[in-house]
Amino acid sequence: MAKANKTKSDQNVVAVEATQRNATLTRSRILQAAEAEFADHGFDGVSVRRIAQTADVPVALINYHFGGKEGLYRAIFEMRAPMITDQRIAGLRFAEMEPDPARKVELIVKAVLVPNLHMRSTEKSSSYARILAREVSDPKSHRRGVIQEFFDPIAHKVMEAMQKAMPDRSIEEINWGYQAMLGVMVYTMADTGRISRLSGGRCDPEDEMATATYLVAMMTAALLHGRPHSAAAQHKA
Amino acid sequence: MAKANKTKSDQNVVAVEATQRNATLTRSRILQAAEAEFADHGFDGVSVRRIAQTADVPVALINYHFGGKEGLYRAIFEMRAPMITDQRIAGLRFAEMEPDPARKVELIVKAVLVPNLHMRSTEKSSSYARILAREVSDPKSHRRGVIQEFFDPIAHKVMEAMQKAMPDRSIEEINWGYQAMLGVMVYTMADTGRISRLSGGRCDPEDEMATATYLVAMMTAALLHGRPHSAAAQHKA
DNA sequence: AAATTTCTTGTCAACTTGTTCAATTACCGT
DNA sequence: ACGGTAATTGAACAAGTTGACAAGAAATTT
Repeated sequence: MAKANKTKSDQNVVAVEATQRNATLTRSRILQAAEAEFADHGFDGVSVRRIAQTADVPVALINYHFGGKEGLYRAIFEMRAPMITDQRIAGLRFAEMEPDPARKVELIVKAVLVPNLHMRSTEKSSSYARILAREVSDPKSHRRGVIQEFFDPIAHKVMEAMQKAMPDRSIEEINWGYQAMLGVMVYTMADTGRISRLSGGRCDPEDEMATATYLVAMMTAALLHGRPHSAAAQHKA
Repeated sequence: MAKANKTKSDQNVVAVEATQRNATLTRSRILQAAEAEFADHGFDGVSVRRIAQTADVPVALINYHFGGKEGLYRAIFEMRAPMITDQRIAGLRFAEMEPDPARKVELIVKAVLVPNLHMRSTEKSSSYARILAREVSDPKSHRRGVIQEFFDPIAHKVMEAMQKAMPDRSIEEINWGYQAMLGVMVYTMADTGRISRLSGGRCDPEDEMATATYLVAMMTAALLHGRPHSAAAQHKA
């Protein structure tokens, strides 16, 4: 009877939850399928129909939930971007507390690289890493603004931290340093076998720990000791 | 009469040359249009029709000359790849003659980066730089093999030179070092405005000299001083 | 001059593309 | 329980895609 009494309110509640769960469940199933397909074939390389087929839903649902192909594309970023942004901010906070300048730079480099490298090696979100790499190196007019909207803020935060850790660096040096970090990271994330092929299997981006070790070491050295000759001379004076 | 006498042979010759010139002229006009379109929109983002329209030729000509969309795509690489490969080889030869190890490494870095950066800033071939950057970070199944076929050999040559210049480095260090160089280069080549935007206009990839200066300095430092801690310790021992 | 090869062109049918529509179902609050 | 809202569905749409063809033009060979 208690059950019966609860019927009115509780049944409604669970019903709401059930529907919403169903709605958001199909929604997330579409997102998951889209993420994988976009990562493998690029924005123009995959059709909405194919995504629908992979997600096992009718085509029309995609337009209903996301308002078109591009809306779906953006939704992926809206879902995933906070994940890595938050990790970077946490890493920067950690670096801020380090007194030794050299170690501080190394921690900043880690704050930038590690979250993404980790994401790549994680099974579930590896496709997002590739989709991100693609987008960075392929800013088509239509979706221009995705990177800017979601990742420019954190980029400025990182460069601010770099400037603080190395006060004698020029704005140009800081910026090129950041670009270098990002380039190495993106290239590694986007890799689909060449690194392993060229190295005869000795280097594997999936090996998160080893990859991070080598890349962090190199980029830290690049930032600490990679000054153009004129700037170095200026520094000596 | 001399003219008339020559008619049979010479007229034929010039006629052949004229036709061939016309043929290769339209052929190169198609290639040029395709290069630009592919660079701007990616392989899947552009239709043969659009390329034909840009080149101002009938669609069927593309199929006739290149045997399809993918053939056209590959033809671009077949035309351009030797250009940069030769430059790199020349750079490596130059580095080989440098006795000072540190300077030798710097010359190797230059041999890798400068040809591509120069190509990017050149008006006519800037689109090829972007198309190349795209292909590196987007090895789709269909055209898989383009990078491997055209650029793996020179990659091995570069790493061989690196190994010679820094004999105490492990294979892993050499490989990751090369990947880092390439990543920075590709990312810079593929850029369509973010670097300039983030730096408030202070950094511009089109400024070949400045870009090369900063990137070469950083990557040289990365190779020379960017050893993982364990390797560095091993080195000290 | 006729035959042949090379090059060029307009057009075609089969097929995808992203999106929209009207109808159907499931679920909510009252 | 019943109207109303949200979610889902299959079908249809218009626009655009591809590769191929046969026929024409130009040039070379016989």
